[in-house]
Amino acid sequence: MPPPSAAPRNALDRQAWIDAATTTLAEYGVAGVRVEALAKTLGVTKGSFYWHFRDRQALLEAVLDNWKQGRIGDIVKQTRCEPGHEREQLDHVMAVYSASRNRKGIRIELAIRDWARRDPTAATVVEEVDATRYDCARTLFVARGMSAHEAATRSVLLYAYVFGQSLMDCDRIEADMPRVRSEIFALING
Amino acid sequence: MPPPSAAPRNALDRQAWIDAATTTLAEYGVAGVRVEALAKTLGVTKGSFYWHFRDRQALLEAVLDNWKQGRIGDIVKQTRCEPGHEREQLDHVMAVYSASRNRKGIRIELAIRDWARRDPTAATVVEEVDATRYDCARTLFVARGMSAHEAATRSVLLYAYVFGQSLMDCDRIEADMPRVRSEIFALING
DNA sequence: TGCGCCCCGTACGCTACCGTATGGCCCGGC
DNA sequence: GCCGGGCCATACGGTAGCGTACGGGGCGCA
Repeated sequence: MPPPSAAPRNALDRQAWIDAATTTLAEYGVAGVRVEALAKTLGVTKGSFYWHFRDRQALLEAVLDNWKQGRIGDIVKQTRCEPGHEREQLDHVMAVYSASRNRKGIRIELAIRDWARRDPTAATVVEEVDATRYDCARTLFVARGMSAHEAATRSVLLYAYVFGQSLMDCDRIEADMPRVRSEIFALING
Repeated sequence: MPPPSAAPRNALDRQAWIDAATTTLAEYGVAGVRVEALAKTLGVTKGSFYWHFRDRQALLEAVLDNWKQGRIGDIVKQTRCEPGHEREQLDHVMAVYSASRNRKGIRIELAIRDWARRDPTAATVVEEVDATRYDCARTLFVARGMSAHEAATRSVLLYAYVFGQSLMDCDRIEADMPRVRSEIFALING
């Protein structure tokens, strides 16, 4: 039996809609997130959707908020490390965000960033996530003894590289990407 | 008077459709390129469109091909330089592709790359453009005396940075972007 | 057993597209 | 002057998606 009142099963199904919408978003972009199509994949009808959400926009806002919480929570976890291990932690961050693994995460990221180019709300969320990541990276560089300026420079380069690399199919234009990748890591990390 | 026969006015109007579609693509993505909406902005009706193009897909292919020719022509022009000026030419390339100026070009680029994530034809075109750019940059680095490996590494980093930076609103998370930018240029250029 | 509420199905009107059919205007050639 | 073709307008059928109205089944609870 779930806790007294609240919304136990309610909240669960709502999250199911958010998860399905996020998956569709990753694959087809925000324009591909359609109520009736989602209902079909979930095996229900629109009647269900419009009970859990006011309209399509409400779902999109929930997806956005869900993503924001997850990304911010993730980056602070990924950048927390013992003193003296900052450099390998930065390597770890770059590796995690690389397109090789975490394919779905990258696709969600790109879809939301494309969405943010047209939607101010999405743009604000992306900016908040970026700012948090930026702070986390700078902190690590500073902890390694770099100046605030150099830390800022390398942090911007780090994220720009990570996202830009996910925008290109690097393995198609360069055969030995593992080597290139590790050398780029070294360049960024200093 | 236009040359004997050929398609003078015909070709012009066809290009007008392509240009309008490209502008819409930059602003609303490929899903926003709709026949009837384009017709309205051009002050005509669908009747015109379906005379110039077989269907919507044909327009999209034309947009893609038009973009490909332009980008390939542009990069070989931008990377052609006198011996000894390779470094400043690379700086020039990075500056040109930076988001500050060339806003529309960047938006088109991002929209097409987003498109390419779901359309194999678009993906092939993007890959061809990337490969050409990659070659051009490597040639410049090699001309500066770098090894093939280092040239490859720095070329990948260069384009990944340029595109990634256009994905973020850097000026919102870092106040002194001009300084950061020039330091990043220095890091990439070696 | 009946009542009420959570959750969902069904049916409907509306709009925005795509693509087609068909007709008409204008303009150059004979 | 008339005629043919390039170029476009109009009208239509068809589909997909959004949001609403309404109804009904299941389940806890008296």
